[in-house]
Amino acid sequence: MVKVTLPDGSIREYADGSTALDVAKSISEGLARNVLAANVNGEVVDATRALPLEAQLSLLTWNDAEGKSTMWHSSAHLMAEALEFYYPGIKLAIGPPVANGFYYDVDFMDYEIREDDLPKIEAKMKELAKSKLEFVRKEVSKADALSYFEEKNDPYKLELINELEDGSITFYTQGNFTDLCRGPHIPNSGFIKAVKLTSIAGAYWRGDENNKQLTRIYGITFPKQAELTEYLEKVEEAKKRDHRKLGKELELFTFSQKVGQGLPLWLPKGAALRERLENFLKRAQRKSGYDQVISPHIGNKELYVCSGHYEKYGADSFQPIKTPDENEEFLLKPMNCPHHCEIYKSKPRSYKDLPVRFAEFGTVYRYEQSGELHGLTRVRGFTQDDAHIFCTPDQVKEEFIKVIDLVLYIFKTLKFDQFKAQVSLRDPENPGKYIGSDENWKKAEQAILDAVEEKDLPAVVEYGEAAFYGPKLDFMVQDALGREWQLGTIQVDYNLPERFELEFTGSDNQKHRPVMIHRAPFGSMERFVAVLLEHCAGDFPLWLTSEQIAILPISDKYNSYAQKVLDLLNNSDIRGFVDDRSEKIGKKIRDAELKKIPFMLIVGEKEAEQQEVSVRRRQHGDLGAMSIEDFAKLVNEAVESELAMNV
RNA sequence: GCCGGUGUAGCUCAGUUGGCCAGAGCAGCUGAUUUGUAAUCAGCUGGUCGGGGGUUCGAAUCCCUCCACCGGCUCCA
Repeated sequence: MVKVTLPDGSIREYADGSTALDVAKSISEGLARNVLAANVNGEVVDATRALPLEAQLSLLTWNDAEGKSTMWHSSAHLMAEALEFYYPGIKLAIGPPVANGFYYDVDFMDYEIREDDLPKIEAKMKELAKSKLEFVRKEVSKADALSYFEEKNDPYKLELINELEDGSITFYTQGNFTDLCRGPHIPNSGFIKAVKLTSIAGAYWRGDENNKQLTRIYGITFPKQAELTEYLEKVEEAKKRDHRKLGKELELFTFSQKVGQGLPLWLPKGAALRERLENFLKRAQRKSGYDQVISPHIGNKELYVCSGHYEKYGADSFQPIKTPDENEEFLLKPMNCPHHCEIYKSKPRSYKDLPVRFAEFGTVYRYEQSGELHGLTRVRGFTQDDAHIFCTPDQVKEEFIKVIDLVLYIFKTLKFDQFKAQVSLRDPENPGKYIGSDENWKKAEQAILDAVEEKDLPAVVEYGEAAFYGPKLDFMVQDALGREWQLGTIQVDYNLPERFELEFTGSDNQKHRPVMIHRAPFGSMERFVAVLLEHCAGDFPLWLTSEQIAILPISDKYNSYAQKVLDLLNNSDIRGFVDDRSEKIGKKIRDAELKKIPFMLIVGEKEAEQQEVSVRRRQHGDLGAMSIEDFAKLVNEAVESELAMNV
């Protein structure tokens, strides 16, 4: 008998050889129709596989992430079958599920495939799906596996098989298609009701640009047509939030081919926004004991030779500029830290001075490959909200906590409630590739883990992701299209203090080496503004937005009253403008709404007489008339509560 | 950098068997209108069709090349 424990704790018994599907059927036919895969004793497997004698079982459906990915994995196989139908002889590489669908990397040999070809492949997939092909699992010996793909002459599969252990190799077959695959798969292709192949792109075999470039086809499938429609609508909606589109519409930034690729130009409204963000952070940093410093945009090449950056990145960077007479070489600043190290060295430091915290909105220039540039999120010239903390190894934890507080304050103020933190630690397998003493590493890694725990951050720990010079903590958020971007970062560094021979005098009157912490809560102003723009869909918080109010006179007769209202509100630190065009009020309101201005003040005969304003809140409508003082108070209180430092 | 796609007015886009002066809406300008909570009307300006080269009697349209942008890959101090 097979003893099955279900997620609710109930235990049921079944005949030997029963499958998860049999269990589902015994519960309800409806459930059985929806089971895509099963989690058996912690492992996701085919719902059609015989259960072990003791099974902790949960049935996976479309509502489970593993259910979705199983179906998408099967969809990749289905696509491969459709592709082989149209392009016999193609070589298949890998076809995994991803966050939103699946892809297959294919070597199309001499075939040409274009986006226009995708619909016919979709159609074939739907046709195959309809015939409810079963996905049949088969264990094969390594020799048989090799001979199968030798016959098929597929070098990619052969390479993969060669790396596998004999005895652990499985094939899956559906219809006329057999693939090397660990599985699991859905019971049959009939679950796939809606298919959309979304894009076609190049991808290197095993992600290595020295390897052959394959053709990657991305797709997504759903169990219902309606869900596909909904998904496509969501994608459309996300495109409307794209920061590149909003940035243009709201006149925040632009690019010019003449100025150069990846070099953003901040327009007045964007610059004002950015300045406000900078002041916001500066104010918070002042409270946390940072000192502002300023360093130039170029630095002697020797500075970066000393820091080690030149050796590591010099060849792939903007090349040095030279002085005309002495041929002295200077680099565009790719990092602020070497400069800050020299600032640290400007005078002797005592343990009593530590921690020392130098902050700078430092603009840096890095050569990014042209294909990598992307709106404001990936550029060649950008401004880091950088700071370097020089402290003793014992102070690392406290400093981490303080920086985390700062990051959380920023996230809270700007309503980023969906973020994740990643702790990057040493690769325990390979301790030799890191600089710094083992003792200090242990201390710092523990400090970060403690800080994360203390602050209750949603964090994942990644071993081997640390930089060679120290462990780090990164903050990640997603953009409107689900792409993940790193924002803030906090990194421990043992390397630069060593290279720059930084010192402080301890209480023992001996020289000691400080630890350096790099940190940038926004990451870069460019990327942060981009992600923020998408996050709030252009509806910035009141404190941040460039134009808080639009004063809309009913007719030209009230322009002078409108101007007077603006002057009064300006005196109360409220920003805005008078729309004095001879347009009808409906038009002025529409335009202000489209410009995403939070408050519209309508002024006409009544208001001028009463010395009032009629307030209209964007997307809410008419709030009625109030005195100018009351409105100023309303705005200022709203701003204050948005900025409250109560983390 | 690599693969694929795209490039027509400030913006969004039409213009494909190569053929008269390259079009529309919005924006802008001028004038009329003086307006009460999401588009008042009329007229006008504006483009060497991304740049360069070629094929042709003739190119926005076909070919080559360069550039930029978009989707990925690789990379990211």
